[in-house]
Amino acid sequence: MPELPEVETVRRGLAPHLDGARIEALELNRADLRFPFPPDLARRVSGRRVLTLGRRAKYLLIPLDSGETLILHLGMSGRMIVERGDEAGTMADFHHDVTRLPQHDHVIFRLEGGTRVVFNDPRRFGSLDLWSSDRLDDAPSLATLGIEPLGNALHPEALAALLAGRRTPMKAALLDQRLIAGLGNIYVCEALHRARISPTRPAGALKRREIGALVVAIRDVLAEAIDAGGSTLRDFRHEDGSLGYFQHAFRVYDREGEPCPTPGCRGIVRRLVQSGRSTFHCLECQR
DNA sequence: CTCAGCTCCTGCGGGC
DNA sequence: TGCCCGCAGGAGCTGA
Repeated sequence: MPELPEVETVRRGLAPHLDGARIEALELNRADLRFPFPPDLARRVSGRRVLTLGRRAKYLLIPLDSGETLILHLGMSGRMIVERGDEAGTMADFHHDVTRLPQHDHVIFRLEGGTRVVFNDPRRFGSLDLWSSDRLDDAPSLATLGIEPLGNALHPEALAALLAGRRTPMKAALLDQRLIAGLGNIYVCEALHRARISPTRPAGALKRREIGALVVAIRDVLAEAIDAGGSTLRDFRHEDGSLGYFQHAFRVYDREGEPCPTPGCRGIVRRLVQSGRSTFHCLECQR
């Protein structure tokens, strides 16, 4: 479920609680999520202190003072919930979070001071791995990732090289984490709409100026989503201590049948299925 | 190498 | 109201 902006929002929300904190115990309520947990995971994490939270694409990175880093993926339905203990040792109120079922609390970080950070994931498409911090790029989940869409690595020349010669539709190319790492179904739809590029266009057929527009669109849509996430984060923390999703004004995603929001465009947002997944786009202004 | 299709799992909303 | 079906924001694997 979460794409790069949501993971970044989770990172920012967790950092005040986890940066520098000592993990008294890592509690595992099962032996696996999408993959088996690494050997002796609880023992290798318990008692360690967290350095500074990081992120790579859709992965949350939790470096420890042991020289190893936790690599956490939220999958489709994963969430991180902060439960702060008060002076009396009770948990913070989180009953507003009606859909959270305790049987999906798979991993619990028990921190010094009584705070608990809970990794809840109903569909269990998430993952948790532990890898040597100085060889993090070799971790199986990170080794094949492409460039970060925020920052300097994404520029028109780089994207042109990635797309050159590919006949796959643009929708699939942007979803491919080996090219650009961090986009998911929503932001691919949104970025292509902003850049006015059809999701069915063969990737290698894009013109230079279209690639330039796409770079801008990707950066803008991700940055705006992160900003929106940051603004809702404060509410989340004060309300119920949970972190995770936020409302974002999508222009085309899940808006089938609505008027195209592009200024001056008379089109209607359409839905099509590409490699089994919904694409939302406008036939009029996306070419 | 590239690419399409299948698969893991649970929850929820729409339609009847 | 209740039941069934389809669909969901990810991504690794298989096989052509």
